[in-house]
Amino acid sequence: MNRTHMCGEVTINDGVVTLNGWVAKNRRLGGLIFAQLRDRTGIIQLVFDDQSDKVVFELAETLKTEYVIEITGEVRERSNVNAEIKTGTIEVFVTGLKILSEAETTPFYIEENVDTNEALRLKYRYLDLRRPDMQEKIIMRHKVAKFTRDYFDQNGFLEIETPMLIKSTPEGARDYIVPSRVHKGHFYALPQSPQLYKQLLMVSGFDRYMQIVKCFRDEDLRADRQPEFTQIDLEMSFVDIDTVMELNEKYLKLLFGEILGVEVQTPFLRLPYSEAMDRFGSDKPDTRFGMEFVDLSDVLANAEFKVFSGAINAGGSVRAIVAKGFGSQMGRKVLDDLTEYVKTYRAKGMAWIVVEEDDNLRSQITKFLSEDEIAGILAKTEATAGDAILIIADKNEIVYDALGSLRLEVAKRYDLIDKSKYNFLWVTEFPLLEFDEENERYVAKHHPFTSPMDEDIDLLDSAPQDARAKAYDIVLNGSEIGGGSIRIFNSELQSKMFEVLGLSKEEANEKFGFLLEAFKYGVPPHGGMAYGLDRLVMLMTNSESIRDVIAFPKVQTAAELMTDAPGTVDMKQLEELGICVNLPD
RNA sequence: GGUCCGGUAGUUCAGAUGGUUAGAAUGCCAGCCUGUCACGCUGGAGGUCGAGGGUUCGAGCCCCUUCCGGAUCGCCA
Repeated sequence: MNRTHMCGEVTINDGVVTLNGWVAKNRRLGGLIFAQLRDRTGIIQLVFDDQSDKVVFELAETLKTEYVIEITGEVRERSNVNAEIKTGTIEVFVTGLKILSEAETTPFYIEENVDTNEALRLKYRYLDLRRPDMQEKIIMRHKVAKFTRDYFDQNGFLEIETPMLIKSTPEGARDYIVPSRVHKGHFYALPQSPQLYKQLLMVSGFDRYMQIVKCFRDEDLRADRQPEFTQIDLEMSFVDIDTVMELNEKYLKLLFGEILGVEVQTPFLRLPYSEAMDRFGSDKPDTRFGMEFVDLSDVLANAEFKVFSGAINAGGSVRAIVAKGFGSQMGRKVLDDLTEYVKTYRAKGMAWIVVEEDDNLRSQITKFLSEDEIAGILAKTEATAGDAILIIADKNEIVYDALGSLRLEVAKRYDLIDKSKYNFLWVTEFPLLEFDEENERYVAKHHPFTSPMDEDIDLLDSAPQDARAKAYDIVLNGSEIGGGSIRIFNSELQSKMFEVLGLSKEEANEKFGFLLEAFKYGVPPHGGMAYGLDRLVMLMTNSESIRDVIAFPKVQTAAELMTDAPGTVDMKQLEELGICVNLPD
């Protein structure tokens, strides 16, 4: 017999059906057995009755959970409905049973939302993936990928594969490197992104490219970061920023509508980088709640209190957020905790002023401030009875980082985030360059092929740090889900960019000669972007960890617990590669 | 590289101040049970307390080392 239906799709009108699946439950009531059969579409109840067929019943008595079976039987109405499952109004009265595979007791329950130690889940990932909630996530990931391919196909994009074994270009993240057997002592790198290849595809005239592609970065992992991850990679010719944004806004609107049934409003807010930093201290602000920054620098520039005036005079600032109405909940313990919290972001401390219900001020710093300064702070922050003002003074970079993180922490503690919201926004006008203190040179904030804004090109000579880029990130609920830029398509400007980055002509040629060469033969203006597919699906499935939307993820040490990768290799393999391993003690 | 949290039956956890034979729930095994659906009832088995060392009359608990997992800072063009 061949399977006629999937378990979750059987209906009362189906008559006699043949099903395959895993035994999820087996309840014996004397001469009657109720079992549940599970496949990826759902669960259906099976009934075995010893009055009906003794042979089938005796075989059913031997069933244990996770046995793989085939059954044939008649669908019928149930006398008692189970509202928990979608086939809860029907059951299959089994007349034929075949045990296809037995199963030992599993190391953990194959059930939804089981709170099992993650290391164990990952060791037996194939069982973890048998759980319905994990299957739902993996299935949604498939739907997102399918929708994405269809959408971009319909908009004239071609999916083109780019190589996995490429030349290492040690800009940005650390490369995974792969030794070459044929060229001993030479190495490929796994791509951090197909950046240069997709630009070259534009030179070739493919016009619109997309690829759902694995990328690799040998950096430390996080809850939302894996060393091996998947990008939705896009590139388009003859476009400006607006075209890229509009096409992607439409994509996200349709995607979220189709997959989640969420109505997304377009166009999205466009927030220049400088404004994002000024208001939220972040280039990926979560706008589902307020608590925006208040700059107190002009009020406190001349304060006797050196912590404030010192920071301001050194070119930094004093900024605050106001926890509206939470003053009474912020006792010394909470404030000390929050102070410890901001210290992890290199802030030296946190000042606070709580406006009590009777308008008295509770604070560790007001005694160092003049009445005018205190009045100024209250006026600027618009704090009233019951509010708490939290203040950080430091270099701007640290103020943004610490206060921005504090804003999120306070929102989390007091549950200020509306989880039903999907706030998309673009962050635009990123700085083109960042100064790398360690190597005392400018590095590209995005990558070295990002075009400066037209009006800022002259700044490359006079004030490179002020030049803004035609770069943009797409942010959802405080997470960066993608980013991109309009690229440089003029080899003179590209050479200029390399120069600013401190790359000599020779170095530039050695590393990117093929690109500069290609640009000599007719290059269209082009730009694009890339989404982190894993992170996107993580947000769409409400997952706490990126590992939950990757079938076989790696743990914090970049190991894979099921196969125990990475492992050692034979001496013979190393010899063939001309590699000698020198382990540290 | 740093900081913090965790590791006790198959699983999820409890185990104040160090003190007899380390418990619970669930799962598992056996028996009973004809409308269960977290089925129920009776009985049973199940432990290198992550590992190694130390302190102590005595360590799951204290100390040191180490392994594993997680969160996070740095890092992630």
